[in-house]
Amino acid sequence: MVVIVGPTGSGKTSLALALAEQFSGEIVSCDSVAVYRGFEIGTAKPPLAARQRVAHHLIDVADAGESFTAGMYLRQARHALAEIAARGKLPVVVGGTGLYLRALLQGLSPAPTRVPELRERLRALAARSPNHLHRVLRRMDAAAAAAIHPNDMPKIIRAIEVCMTSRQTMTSLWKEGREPLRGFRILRIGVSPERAALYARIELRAQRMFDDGLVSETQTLLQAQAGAGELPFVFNSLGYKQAMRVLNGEAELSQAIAEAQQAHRNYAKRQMTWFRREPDVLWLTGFGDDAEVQRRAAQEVAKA
RNA sequence: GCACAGGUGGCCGAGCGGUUAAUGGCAGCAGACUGUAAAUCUGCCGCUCCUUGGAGCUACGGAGGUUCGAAUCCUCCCCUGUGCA
Repeated sequence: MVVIVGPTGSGKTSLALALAEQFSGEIVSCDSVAVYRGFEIGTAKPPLAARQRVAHHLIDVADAGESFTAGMYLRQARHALAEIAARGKLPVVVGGTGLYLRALLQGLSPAPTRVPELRERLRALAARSPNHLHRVLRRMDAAAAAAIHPNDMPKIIRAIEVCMTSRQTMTSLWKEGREPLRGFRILRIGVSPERAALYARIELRAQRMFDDGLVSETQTLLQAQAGAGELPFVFNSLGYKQAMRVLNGEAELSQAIAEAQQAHRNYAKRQMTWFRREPDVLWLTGFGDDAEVQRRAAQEVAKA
């Protein structure tokens, strides 16, 4: 199988498509927002035509109302990989979401999924006394507390949640190890455009999302959620968050666009940090739609 | 032209005689991250040099001045915004 990583806007999608077509492959998306139906423009999902030419997996597999998790991704993606392999096709995993990719390749420890009500209570506590939770965690699982910064509330809450619901420490659960993906030879290709060019491309792309109707897409998605209680977290995603500000009258369109551009750039930066430490990645300089990058990638796939 | 309000490090913005290379925030760079991860968090962030710790240089529109000491006070000048003409 082939795994393509890289920051947003680096052209991963078009490289994946090119490889899949050339080598009779199927694409497994690794994107924590593209799993949701209806989130089209802001996620830059591959166009329908492309999805008809080449089979895509892990896109449109959840509704906004049901929150997707890394564990669900792991199971569903592995299932998809097995099926693709059984068909004798080449799996092409295209990843933007580092955590999901790591979960897929290395597995997750056997920890429980999240418990929203518990989190709600913990968050309320945290709001009252910010340092309290970290101290609580230190008592429950000193090793985990040492590894998590006192300001990193989501991770502290998760660690406490794991301890409380599994009746074991997160540290001991981790020691049980994870189950890495087996049965595939993995070729990792990293798409790495020059920084300034990437940022320029990201800004154009974010602008275009708004030109293409991101705000109205968001409005439609929001309407589908009307009366369903708390807004699903996906709406905090890049672009959708800013589009909502326009809908709520909190920001001018131009301001929202600028904010979205900024957020995308920041995100790309974080992705690069994440993927840089991914082992055994063959990094190709340039965009995924560059002919040269595609040629070199194809060459590697052919070799493998 | 007069009257106010201002001009601070890439940007926004605090400071309003010494403890100030100058609080914050943003951007930038580097990093962490096992079920919200497009989330969250950390470090660095004027320049140069040496080993931690320091040393030197440059800096708060410009030019002068007051003071042991000024981003902070005074004078003149330049620029910006607002109001009145």
